[in-house]
Parts: sequence; structure tokens; C-alpha cells
Amino acid sequence: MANIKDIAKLAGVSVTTVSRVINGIPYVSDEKKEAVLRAMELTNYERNMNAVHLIKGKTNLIGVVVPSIKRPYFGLVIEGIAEEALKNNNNLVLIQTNYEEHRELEALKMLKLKQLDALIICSKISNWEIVEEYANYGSIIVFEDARGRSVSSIFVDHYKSCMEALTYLSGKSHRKVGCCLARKSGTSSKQRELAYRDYLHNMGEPFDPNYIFYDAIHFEDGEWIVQRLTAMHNPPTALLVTSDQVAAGILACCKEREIDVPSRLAIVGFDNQPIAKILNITTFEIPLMEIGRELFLRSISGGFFQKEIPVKLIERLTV
Amino acid sequence: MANIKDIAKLAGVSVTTVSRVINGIPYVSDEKKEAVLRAMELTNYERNMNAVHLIKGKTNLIGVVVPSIKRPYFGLVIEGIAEEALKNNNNLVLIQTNYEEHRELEALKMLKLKQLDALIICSKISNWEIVEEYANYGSIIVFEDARGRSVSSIFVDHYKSCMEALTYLSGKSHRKVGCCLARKSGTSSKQRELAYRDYLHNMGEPFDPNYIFYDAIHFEDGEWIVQRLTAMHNPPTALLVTSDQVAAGILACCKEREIDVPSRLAIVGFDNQPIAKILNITTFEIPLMEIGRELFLRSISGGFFQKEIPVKLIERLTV
DNA sequence: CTGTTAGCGCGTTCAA
DNA sequence: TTGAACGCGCTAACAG
Repeated sequence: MANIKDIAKLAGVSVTTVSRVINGIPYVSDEKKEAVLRAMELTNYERNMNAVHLIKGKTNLIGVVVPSIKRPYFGLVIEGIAEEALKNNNNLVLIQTNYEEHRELEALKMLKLKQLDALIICSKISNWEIVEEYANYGSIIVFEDARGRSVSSIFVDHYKSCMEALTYLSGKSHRKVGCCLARKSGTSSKQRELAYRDYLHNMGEPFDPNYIFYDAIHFEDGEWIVQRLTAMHNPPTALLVTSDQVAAGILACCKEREIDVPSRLAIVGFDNQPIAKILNITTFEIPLMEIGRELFLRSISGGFFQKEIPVKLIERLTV
Repeated sequence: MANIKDIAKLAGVSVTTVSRVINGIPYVSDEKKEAVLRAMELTNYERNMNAVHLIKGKTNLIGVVVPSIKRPYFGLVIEGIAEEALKNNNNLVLIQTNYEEHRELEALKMLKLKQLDALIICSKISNWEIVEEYANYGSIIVFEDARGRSVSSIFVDHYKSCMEALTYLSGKSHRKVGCCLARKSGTSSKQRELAYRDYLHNMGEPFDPNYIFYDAIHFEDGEWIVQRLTAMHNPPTALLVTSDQVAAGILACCKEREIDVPSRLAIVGFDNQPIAKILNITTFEIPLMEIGRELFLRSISGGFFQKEIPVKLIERLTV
């Protein structure tokens, strides 16, 4: 593969001149420009971007840390990020963590190693202190409530939205409300569980550990949830489900078992994913793609930034 | 940020020695090693990977070209790729094409520009000739039938599997069979449509353009399909659906409208995705994650390789 | 307008 | 065991 020097020689000019025409810098005579262009054509020349990255100190690569690509929730966020990345001539390097901390650490390190210009963390695992430290080496933005920390973030207040959902359900005179959460240790889940408990407390209702379903993440988790539900002597009349995917799975299983929704079981989902629309699931909209877009934009612009995204109730037929 | 020179000075050794300890090359006295390690610790040193990439001529970055990350079909393939990439110390650069050719071209170019060590194309758009040309600049592997071309590929024979599905349906005495396909111009869809037409021809059945549904890609596409189905005076009694997502969407809509499956409408899906299991959809298994794993492995090992992946009928309750 | 020169940060002969 | 020196391919002063 020809390099810039070869082109220079072939065109009878200096490497600087070649560099100039490559980068579209003016002040090059038309003849020399022509000559360079011809030489490039002839040798099928392409720049070695690694050299450019080295000298420029940046790669136009943005790291995206997600637990799993399979989940439509993150898929939508990534979609938004990708859209904006394309417009801005950036590429994404995908880092799947499967919720293993060391993988997130590796991503952080890539930022420090200058392989990445910025890092978007869609679901943080490691401690805030660590993230804060690495933020010194490059731009980091987190899709998670980072209020009180020196890390940029775009987030939804899961405590607040959960409380809103619960209040909505109680407005529909549900007293026995269950709750499906994702991984127990997640920040969002913790916020949500706190809201759930506080709500129960406020209402003077007892907390029943059987009413809470952890690790409800995928569509197929609907199955064991409904199974557990039917095995209960005193099941909840409504379920707050923190993912439309799971809500859809639950709904599908209820149909299968002829458990009427909402009369016997009301369901409220989260995210307003396409599946929620088609299945007419009442849900709270989280504009995932838009969030993705903004995550990207803020990640490259750098600077400290925090913003809460409000959620919006979408009333449909499952409550 | 400290560089290798700084470390050398600080530790009172040469850069070569520093490089040796960084890369674990033997023949370094313990004292010097200690000194270097201490200096590295002190300055919080990390290599600049861009320099390493430049000198080594590789980046440990593999490009993954997919139309859309949202689709669980590709999500599963990527999942497999990511799993193996992690084991092999490679990272993935995600390139979403949205079926726009110029984006695929850009990915191809990145390979040539040495930003990428290899390219995995999950759904090709551009001409084979172009891909074949770029294969000179780096390792390329395609998840698509490339028999007769000089490009590596792992693929399923969609003609064959489609024919198998159709035969299965006719074995269940279905004569009026419809067919849901993805984008009309895709290679897979073309193969499938060909199988569909050939089958009809073999059976002496007429071809009814209304029996074929294009652009059936997502769960939510089930809706308009069922709508169109119910509007027909002479609807098919069975549907061959080339994606479990769509099959699930159709099934959900049928439940909603109380169209009994399989008595009034039989459905056979493709992929054996988790959703098919939970909804008890009869389908043809395509081991997407395994395919992803092998795609990755072959992409980095280089060399010409082609392999057909067989599909397997999973009988459940929708036929 | 154009070319010379000095790096970017690192790996790697080669000679000591 | 060690280090000097060269080069990966490119950009960016600086001088003309």
C-alpha cells in the first residue's frame, strides 16, 4: 500500500503538498493538485488512519457501554446514538458488559488509552468514584441519575416516575399492587423499589416480599412471573412492570391462561416500546431514541451536563 | 499524560527497557523492572494505543455491519460475535447501515484505511464485485450465501429451508399458504420468494400476489398483516413467516381478534428466538448466536471459508 | 504557493 | 542485559 511519501515522489511534490490536497487545504496550484490527485488514483491510495489518530490525538471513536445488545431497551438507545454518530462522522465501539464490572473497567481504560474520544455508559456498574476518576482522561456521560456526582448524565428519575405510576394505579382503586424489577443491584431498581416501599408505607399497606419480582428483564420472563402469580392465594390485582418487554410477556401469558387483563390483573409498563403500542399496554413513555441522540451529542461536546428526562403516561387498555 | 520517554527518564533507563517491561519481554534485570514499574505507577502511565496501532499495523477492532441494531435477529448474531470478541481481546465497531449502501461502503473503506482488522457483514447491500475488491485490503466475512463468489461466508440456504417449511405445511394438508418476507430486494428474501413460487408451481397452485407480504420485519408488523388477512375473502389457512418476531406479532393480533391459531390460521416462524419458545410458535431454528461466534472467529483467522448452516424444525403449537 | 523539518508515542533491529 | 537509533505514516509550524 502506497503511503504519502510515495504519492509525493510520484507526483513530484513534497509530502506537505500531498497532505494539503488530502485535507482540502487551499493554496495549492491547480497543476500540482492535479498531479497529486492523479498519483493517488494511480496507486489506489488511502490514508492510514492510525497515523492520523496518533498525531491528532483522537480517533472519532465513541465507546458505548451496554449490558446486553439483545434488549430492545438498549437497542433503542443505541439506535439514537448511532444516528447522531453517523451525522457527526463518528463511529461507535460497542462494549457489552453482561453486568460484569471488569468489562466496564476495560472500557474506561480504552478511554484513557486514547482509543476512544468519549464514553457513553448506558448502565453503570462500577462505583461513582471510579467513573469520576476516569472522567479526567476523557469525556464520559452516563444514562443514569448522577445528581450529586461530578459526572455528566442524562437520566430519568425512577423514584418519581415509579411513584407516579403507583399513584395512577391507586387512582384506579388498586390496593394490592405488585412490582417487577430488573437486577436487584441496579441503581434504577433500587430507586424504584424505594418508591414502591415508600408508597406502601404512605398508604398504610404492608410490604409483601412475594409481591416483588426481581430479574424481570426479557419478554420470556413473563412466564415465570405469571406462574408465580397464579400460585399465590392472595395475588396482586395490579402489576407495575418496569419494562414493556416484560409487560408484554406477562400479557401474552395471561391471554394464554385466560386471565383477563385488566379486570383480574392490571398491568402498567415502562418505556412505551413499539410492542406496547401494538399490544395496547398502558405504559410510561421514555423517549429512548431521543435520549440516545442527546447522549451522543453531549458526549462529544464535552463539559459538565446533567438533565432529567420526564416520563409521560400513555393510557391504553391494560389498566 | 506521561509517555514512554518520561517513564524512561524517571526510572533512569532507556525507552527500550520500558517497552520491554510493558510487553513482558524477558531479559530485564529485576531492579530495572522494579524501577520502571514504580515510575509507571507514579505517573499513572498508560500506553497510547494509537501509536501501537500505527506501528503494528493493526487495531484489534472488528467492524460489524448490520442494518439495524433494534432487530433481535441481528442482536443475537452480534451477541455471539461480542462474546467471542471479548475472549480474543478484540473490540467491535458497530456500523448501522439502515440498508443504505453508502454506509456499507464507508465500512469497507475503514477496512482499507486500516482502522479495522476485519469486517463482518451481517446483511450485505452492495454488489459482490465491490466486496470482493475490498477483500484484498483485509479480512471480510459475510452472513449471506456467497457460493460462487470469492468472499468468505457463513450462511443458511434460505431456498432450501423455505422449501422445507412449505413441505411441512403441505404435509399438514395446508393448500392455501401465504408468505411473509422482509425487504423485497434482500438476497434472502429473493431466495425465499423463489422457493415459494417454485413450490406453488410444483403443487399446481396458482400464485396470488395478495398472499405475499413484504417488509414484514418487526413485531408490530403483525398488525397490518392480520388486518390485510381479515380483509381477504379467501385468506390463506397457513402463513410462512420468515421471522419469529413477526410471527409473534401476528399471533398476538390473532389472539386479540379471536382468530384461532392454528385451526383458522397456522403459523410457522423462523429463527427460534426466545419469544417463539414462550409463545409456543412452531419455527425453524437458526443458531444465530453460534453463527455470530463463528463469524468472529473466521473473521480474525482470515483465509477463505464458506459454510452452510442447517436449520432445524421445532414443532410447537401454531401449526 | 511550496518544501524542509520536526515530531506524535511506540516497537524493534543491531551492536555493545 | 541494555540502549541508541530508526521508522510506522502523517500533520503542522516555519521558512522561503
